[in-house]
Amino acid sequence: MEYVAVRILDIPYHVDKPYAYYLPPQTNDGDGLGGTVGIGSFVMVPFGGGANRRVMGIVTKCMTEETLPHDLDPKRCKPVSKLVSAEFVLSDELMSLCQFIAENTFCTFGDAAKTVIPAGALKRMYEQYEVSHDADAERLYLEKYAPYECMERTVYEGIRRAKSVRREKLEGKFGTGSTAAAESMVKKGILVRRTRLSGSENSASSEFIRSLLPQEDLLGLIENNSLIREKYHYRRRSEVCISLMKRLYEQEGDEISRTELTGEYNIPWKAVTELEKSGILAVRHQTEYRNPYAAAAQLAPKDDNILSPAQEEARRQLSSLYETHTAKAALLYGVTGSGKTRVIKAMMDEVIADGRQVIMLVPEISLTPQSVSVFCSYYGDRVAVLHSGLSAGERLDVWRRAKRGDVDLVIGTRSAVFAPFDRLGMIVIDEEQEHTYKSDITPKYHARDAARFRCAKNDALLLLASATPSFESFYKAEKGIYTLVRLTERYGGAKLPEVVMADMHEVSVDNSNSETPLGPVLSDAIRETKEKNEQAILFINRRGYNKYIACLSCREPIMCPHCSVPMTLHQRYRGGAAETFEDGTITGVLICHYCGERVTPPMTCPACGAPHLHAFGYGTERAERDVETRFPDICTVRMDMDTTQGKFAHEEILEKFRNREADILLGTQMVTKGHDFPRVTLVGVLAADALLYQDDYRAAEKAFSLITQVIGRAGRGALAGRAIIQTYNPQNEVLQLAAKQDFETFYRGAIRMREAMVFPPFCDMVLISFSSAEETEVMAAAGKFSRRLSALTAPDGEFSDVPIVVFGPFEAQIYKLNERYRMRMILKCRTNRRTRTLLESLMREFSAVCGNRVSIGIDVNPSNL
DNA sequence: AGCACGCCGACT
DNA sequence: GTCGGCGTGCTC
Repeated sequence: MEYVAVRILDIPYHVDKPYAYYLPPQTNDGDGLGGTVGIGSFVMVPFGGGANRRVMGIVTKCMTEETLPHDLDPKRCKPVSKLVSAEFVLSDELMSLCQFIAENTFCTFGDAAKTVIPAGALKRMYEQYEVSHDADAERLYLEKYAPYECMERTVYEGIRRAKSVRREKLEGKFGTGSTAAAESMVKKGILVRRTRLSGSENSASSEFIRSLLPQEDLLGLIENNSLIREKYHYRRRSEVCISLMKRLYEQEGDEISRTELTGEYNIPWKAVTELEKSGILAVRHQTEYRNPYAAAAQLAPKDDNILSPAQEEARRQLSSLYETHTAKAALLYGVTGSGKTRVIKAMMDEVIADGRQVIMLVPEISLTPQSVSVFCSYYGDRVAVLHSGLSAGERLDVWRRAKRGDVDLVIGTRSAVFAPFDRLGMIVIDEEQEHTYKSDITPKYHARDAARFRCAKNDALLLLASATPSFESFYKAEKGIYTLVRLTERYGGAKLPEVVMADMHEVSVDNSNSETPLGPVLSDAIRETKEKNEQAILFINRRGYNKYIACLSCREPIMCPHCSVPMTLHQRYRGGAAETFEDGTITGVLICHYCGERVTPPMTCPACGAPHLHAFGYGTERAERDVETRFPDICTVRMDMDTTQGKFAHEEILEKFRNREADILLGTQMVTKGHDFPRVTLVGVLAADALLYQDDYRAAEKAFSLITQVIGRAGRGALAGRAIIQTYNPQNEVLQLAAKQDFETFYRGAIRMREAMVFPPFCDMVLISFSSAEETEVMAAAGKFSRRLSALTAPDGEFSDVPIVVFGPFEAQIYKLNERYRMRMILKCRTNRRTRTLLESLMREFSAVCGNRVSIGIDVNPSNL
């Protein structure tokens, strides 16, 4: 008999361990597992007490009776039920990566596996009811329910007629209470509940349905008008078809998704195909979305492929590392505009020519379409791009192509680090300091760590690139752990922009008593730029109209009802609100930037009742309006979270700016990264101080990075650029150094502070978070954890050897978020094996003890504290 | 007795 | 996570 060890995908942390199952011997009737089960296979297995309960797991080990754990009686093993997919199997290397992620981020193996495999590779599980053909069960039904008019009878007869009914369809088919009735019959054995795998490899949610008929004709069909029926040769009028048509009528020509239709409205897909055949509606498949890179692939490569001497020297250094064919890491540090991309491309050529494959990570793909398109145009169909706009099916195709070896290069965001290459030769991380490489959902891994792990396993080169590297990476480079490769000049003789500090002290506040977004220096510069027919980028690190609304009497800002944060006033949200402040009235809509709650601004202060509410601060919306009113002839495009909701909104905005339909690109962080617009000669940082004074030990590092990057957007072409930084602290050292793009001086000063205060890279920060809907319970859990931790690390404790500094527990900065109270602890430590063991045992203990009332999480070196 | 609800412990 | 088992407490 063959046995396998299985890790369950959805399982709480404290129960997560390998479970042993046996492989049922192959039978001849073909109804076996559906393929060969091996390490890395996803399987369905019975789990827990429920009679027909099946869960998904992944095989981590193959065993014989002799190699089974000694404390396990082989007779207790249950059989593997089914192989989930013969195609989507994790390689040994990716399996060990899952183990690495699970150990280092304190998640279950299953959580790691679900992240490594593309969502959608695994067929979905669903539950369905069938009638039991057991004679006793049938007799029981006939006695107990059949004679009476009751929900049980309706449900039973319905299920018997349909053979099987999905659990989620029950209420829709038989009305409220039917699930309860079915469950009670399952308990009595009259019905059976089975877990099944959906047949199709997930095409769900990738279809959209749209009416092809004029509204009045659709109405005619719904009302069974015979003339209209004849016009469309439409005969049959089943109930489901009519409800589908009613739904389409309500859409008024707009699309409706398959999930919405079949899920929320309970309309069977059969009805859709029927009406599609009659030409009444059209089905659009998600794969028909235009590919923004398709056009780029048509363009001839604009690069001449000749490197400058400085670039060639950098390439040579990297190449000599690569040629060792052992695991190496390099930090390519080059000022903005120095042509890092060219050096990267030259290295890709070398690795690919060597018969190996390359992964390139970018912070957020929609922000850098043009730099991605450079690679697409050069490598054609040997490159695959992974971005958030892809449907589940398209992601699977990328996975398949990579696995088969049909592509040499995968470019994508964080999760692209899991591309299933077998001959991985290099992983590039562009803008390596970006916080988007750190996952903020479980598993809270850092793509840089995953990349280092994979490079080590594959004897590959890890290439980190940035103009403003993270302190962690630059420190490693200084210590010689990474090889530091410098590019110190702008490519093609372009000059770094001239930077002006505009002191905002000299600017009076406007008559509405709010700070004005545009000072005179920046206003004059905008005017000049427009006159020279050049373009400008304006950066403000806050979206919305005003910052918040507060009462002038009691000073209380209006807070989100669910989260303890002030709400932000938005002026134009999905075309909803008016333009101006009237007498005492604030128009617009208040939005919580954490949970999305929207409320209309009240007339009087909710806290004290005074009618003295006032809007303070400003964000992108207010700045945009300020520019528009001051310069009616200047066209502005705004790019922030609110204007980039649509799938290709980023591209459309950037395209508009590139085509010079707009003079100013104004927005949040999104405008600072990676763009290369030759006509941009002016960059404005509207509120630099807001960047500097954040409650984070990396505030200066982040501010330096953002300001350096946004300044770097100016003067990239033949025209000289300049930048204007509006601040109340023109002498601030961070601003001064960012203005000079002098990363190394900034680093040397700041790293000494880090060392003195003991912050990363001189330690690791571990954030322990507790949350609960009950305030008292979250307090109790955090207190208990804290006491347990100090007992374990006390001189007489089991972990007295682990050096650790504990802060807290204290309330999280946003104490209440989405109706949950949050407490935190911060540990300064070194995440070695010993520390991990300590944290792991605490995590196990508390995830068991806290149960589902309090949830606990560990985040190692979180991207924001 | 019959059952709803909540808590606990087990899951190979 | 999800289930069954068991106790409590309520109602017919």
